[in-house]
Amino acid sequence: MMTLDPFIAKLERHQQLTPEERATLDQLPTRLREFRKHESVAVAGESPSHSAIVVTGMAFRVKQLLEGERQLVAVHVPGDFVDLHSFVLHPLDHSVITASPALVALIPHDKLAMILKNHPRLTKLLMWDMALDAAISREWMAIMGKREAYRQIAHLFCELYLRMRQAKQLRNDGFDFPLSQIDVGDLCGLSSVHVNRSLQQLRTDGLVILEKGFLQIPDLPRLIKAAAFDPAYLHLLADPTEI
Amino acid sequence: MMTLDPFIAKLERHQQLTPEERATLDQLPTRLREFRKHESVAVAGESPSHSAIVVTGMAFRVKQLLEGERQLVAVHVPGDFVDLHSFVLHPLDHSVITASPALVALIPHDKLAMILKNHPRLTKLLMWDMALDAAISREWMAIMGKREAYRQIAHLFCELYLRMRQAKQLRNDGFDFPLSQIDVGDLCGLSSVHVNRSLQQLRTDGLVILEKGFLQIPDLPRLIKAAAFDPAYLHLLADPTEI
DNA sequence: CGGAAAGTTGACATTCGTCAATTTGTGTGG
DNA sequence: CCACACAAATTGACGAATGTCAACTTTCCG
Repeated sequence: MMTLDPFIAKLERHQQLTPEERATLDQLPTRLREFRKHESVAVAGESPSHSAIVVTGMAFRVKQLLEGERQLVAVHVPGDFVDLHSFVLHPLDHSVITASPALVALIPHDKLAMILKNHPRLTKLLMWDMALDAAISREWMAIMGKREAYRQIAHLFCELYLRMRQAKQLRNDGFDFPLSQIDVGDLCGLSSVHVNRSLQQLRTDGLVILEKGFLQIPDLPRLIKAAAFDPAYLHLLADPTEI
Repeated sequence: MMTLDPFIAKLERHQQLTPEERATLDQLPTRLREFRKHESVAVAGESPSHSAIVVTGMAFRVKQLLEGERQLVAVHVPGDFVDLHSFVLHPLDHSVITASPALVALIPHDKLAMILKNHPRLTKLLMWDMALDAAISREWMAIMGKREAYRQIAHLFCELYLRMRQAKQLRNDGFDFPLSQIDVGDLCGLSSVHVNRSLQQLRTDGLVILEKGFLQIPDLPRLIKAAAFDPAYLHLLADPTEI
């Protein structure tokens, strides 16, 4: 089964797996499901009995505030465990929506319980994945609090570029970017009008090329510098500026 | 040993422990350490071999951005596992600093590894604690993105009040509040001047009484309403408005 | 081809940050 | 107990960042 490969590869970059551990993951009985753009993978308030891993496409997590405002609290790329926390935390505090057509693997929670019971090293890897997810949230919090729109958006592009590269989703110097300017605004806590203007500035400065849902970064080191982006929190292994 | 009691009580509110599980936690060999105000419990960039649980006092987590800005990404009250993630994610992406004089229990990572190996149910509780921490981060992200200063600060007070109550740290209708207005600003992504003005408005509106490091909330339901605060994300059991 | 969604633009209002000065509070040494 | 130093809180004036509203244009998709 190939579907969990991007996820397993991500774990394996962090820690070598034994053949038996690898087999355990490979044989996780998963249901593979296809979603159209903007379909719900999980719904806030519910307590699903499975967690989802993105196989292809993108997804985000949406928090709905009391007065109806929509805030995106995460974006996910292939290989990401979108809602591992739903295994332990009920009910869900947010929904998961596809950002593009997507293929998603659903892992039954009782299989995760089996891992907890029998595979302490895999369990630790699951905790690592949760911790990494939380580290990304913290970085976003810091960026939202301290940086103006221009650099905040630049930061988002840097992060997504590196995560998509790790997920082997790059073509040329770019990747499919299904988010609308409204989405980017909801991610960064900005209005779509302001996103539009900041984006134009990023284009004018030659830092990004974004057209027809495809994002290119002609000079990553320059964008990283403009964003004051520090990739440490992503816990990637290689030098982030190298191709 | 009494020191882990607030933490164990927090877990037990979520799931009943067997006597044996309780004993395992009770007997965790922990080093208890006293910190003065604004001392470092853990330092960004390092890979500590233990994780910290707050026993008394408050602590926060501080993220330092590339250009020197300081953003607080969490506040912790007694019973909180401040850096459980340092067990799996190295190096630390942020520091932990006491917000007041504090007593902190340090749990060696190899004891956590022992739990992962032998106690799947306790392991799941640790994951629950991590997931709750992440849920709080997400709520903050949403509030930072969508709410103006006044309600953002009101939201912070609601959250802290409920968490302090759960930690049995209330006296009268309030609790010790060691954060300066600068701290609140660094927490919410605001300048201290603006915090000052918003705070004055909250006082004028009769929603909070904050003096000499003690915070009182005379009418919690009214503050909750003003903040548009939805306590679901804290996963408390009781009705949040009841005393 | 038509309609809806996304992107773009301009004008204007609001929130919030910065700077600088002042006041208040707090802890320490004498 | 007082004097001083230093941190925190407060205030006013001003400017920068961002939101809102409303129109218009372009793109996308059936």
